Amino acid sequence: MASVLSRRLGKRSLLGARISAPPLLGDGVLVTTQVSSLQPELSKASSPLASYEEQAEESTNQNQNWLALQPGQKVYVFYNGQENAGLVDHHDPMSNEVKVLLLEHGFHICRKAKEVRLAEVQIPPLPALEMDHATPTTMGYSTVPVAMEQCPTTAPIATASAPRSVSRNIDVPKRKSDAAVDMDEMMAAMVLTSLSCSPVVQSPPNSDTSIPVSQAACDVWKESGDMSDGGSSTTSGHWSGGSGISTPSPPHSEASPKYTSEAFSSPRADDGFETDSDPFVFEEPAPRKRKNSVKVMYKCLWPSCGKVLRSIVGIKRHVKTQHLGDGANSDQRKREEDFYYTEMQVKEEAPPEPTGTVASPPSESSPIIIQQAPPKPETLVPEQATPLEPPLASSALSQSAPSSFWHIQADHAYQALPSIQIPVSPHIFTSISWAAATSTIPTLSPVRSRSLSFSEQQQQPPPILKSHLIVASPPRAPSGTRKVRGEAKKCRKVYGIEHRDQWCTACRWKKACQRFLD
DNA sequence: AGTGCCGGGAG
DNA sequence: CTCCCGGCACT
Repeated sequence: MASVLSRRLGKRSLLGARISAPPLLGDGVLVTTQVSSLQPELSKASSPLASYEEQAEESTNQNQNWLALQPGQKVYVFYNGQENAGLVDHHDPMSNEVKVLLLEHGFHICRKAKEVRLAEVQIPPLPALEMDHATPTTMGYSTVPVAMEQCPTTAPIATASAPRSVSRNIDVPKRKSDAAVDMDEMMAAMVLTSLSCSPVVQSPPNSDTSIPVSQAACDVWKESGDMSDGGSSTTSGHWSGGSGISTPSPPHSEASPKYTSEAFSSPRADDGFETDSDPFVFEEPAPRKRKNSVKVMYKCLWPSCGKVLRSIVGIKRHVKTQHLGDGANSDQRKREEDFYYTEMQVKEEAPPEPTGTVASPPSESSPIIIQQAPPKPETLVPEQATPLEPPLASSALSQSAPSSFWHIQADHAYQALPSIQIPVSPHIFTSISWAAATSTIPTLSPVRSRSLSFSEQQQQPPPILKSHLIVASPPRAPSGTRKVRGEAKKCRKVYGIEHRDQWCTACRWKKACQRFLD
C-alpha cells in the first residue's frame, strides 16, 4: 500500500526529490558523488526515493544535458575541434543555449545545450523538479541573468563553489509558487508516508518534517482527502471489511454502539490496526490530520436531493420526512433512512463537495447501518428495492421479492443462490458498504427461500402464495429457522432413492429441494 | 419410519 | 466452492 501511494505520489510530482534533496544534499556536498552513494540505501529505505530515481532516469533522456547545467557546473564543450573543459556560466532554457566559460581559454562561448557534455554523470537532485514545472526551471535561474552581465566575476565564484552550486541552486525555493506549495504538501505527505513505515522513528521525524509545512500538510490531508481518504477508506474498506466481514455479523449489531461511536468520533484507524503491517501503519497519520480540519457531514443520497446536514439525526429526519414520508411502519422507515444518506468528510472551511466525497468510505458507513439495523432482515431488502423501482402493485409480497430473485431457475437456484444473493445486495444498497451488505446476507436466507418459492408460486394459485409468504416469516421465528415443510413432492419422492442421480442438486445434498418448491 | 433440509465438515 | 452427511423437525 505504502508503495502504491508513494508510487502514485512519485508520478504525480517529484516532491520526492524535493524532500530528499535539501536534507541530504543540503550541505554543499558534491551532488554527483554524494547522491549516487546515498541512493542505494535510500531507495531501499523508502519508496519515495525509488520513484524519484525513476524520474531521474526518465528525465535523463530529454533533459540529460541541460537539466543539470547550473552556473559553475563543470562541463565539456567542443571548441576548435577539441573538447574543452569549462564551467557553465549561464544556461538559457528558452533557447537551450549554454554559455560556457572555457577554463583553458578564459573566455565564454555559447553552445547548444546538446553540445555540452557534463563533466560527470550527475544525478540531478532536483532537476526532476524542473522538468515538470517550467516555473521552477526559470526560477532556478532567476538570479542568473543578473549574474550574466558580470560573467567574468561570476565564473570564478562559481568555480570556487562549484560543488556547492548545484545543491545551492537546488534548495533555493524561497518563493511560494503554487507548484511549490503543492510540492511541499506532497513532500510532507511523502515524508510522513515513508516515515510511517518505520514505527520506531515515526513520531519524531513526523513532527520535524511536518512542522515547516504543517499547514500545507494539513491541506494535503484535506485536499487529498478524497484520495487518501478514499484511498485509505477504500483500502480500509477492504481491510476492515475483510476482517469485519469475517467476523460473524450478529455480533456486529450487538457491538454496534461501540462501533459507531468509534467510527464517528475518532476516525483513527490505528486503534484497531496497531499490530498490523505497513498498510495499516500508513493509515495512522491521515486520520489524525484529518481529525483536526475535517468534519463529518451527512449527505442525502435521494435522487436529485443532495441535501447536506451536519447531524446524523438531522439527515435521518430529512430522509424520513422528505423522502420516505412518515409512514406507519416506522420501524422500516427508520432503517430505510440509513440508506439514503452518506457520511462525508468535509473541510471545515469549505462547503461540502458533492462529487469528491460522495463516495462515502464504506468502513464508515457500515457502522451506521449496522448500528441501526435491528435483526429484521425481511424488510431490509424490500425497502431498499422500492425506491429504485416503483412499488409493485401486488402488495407486501412483491415488495419483498427483489426482481433479481425471480429469474432464478428453480432447478439451479440452489447453486445459483450464493452468487445471486451477493451481487444483489450491493446492487440494491448501492453506496452501502460491503460489510453491511454482507452482514445482511446470512439473515437474508429466509428471504431467499421465500422469493424462490415465489418463483415457483408464479405457476400456482396466488392465494396460497400470499398466505404462505406473509405467514412464513413470523411462524418461522418461533420454530427456529426451520422451514415449514412443503407439501409438494420432492425429488426423493418423485424419483425415488434408487434414482438419486436424477434428484436436483439440493436434494442430493439434503438441502431444500429446488426443483419442486412448495 | 420416512422425509425434508439446516448446519456444518471435508476436500 | 462442491459434495456430503449428522441430526433435527415434521409427517
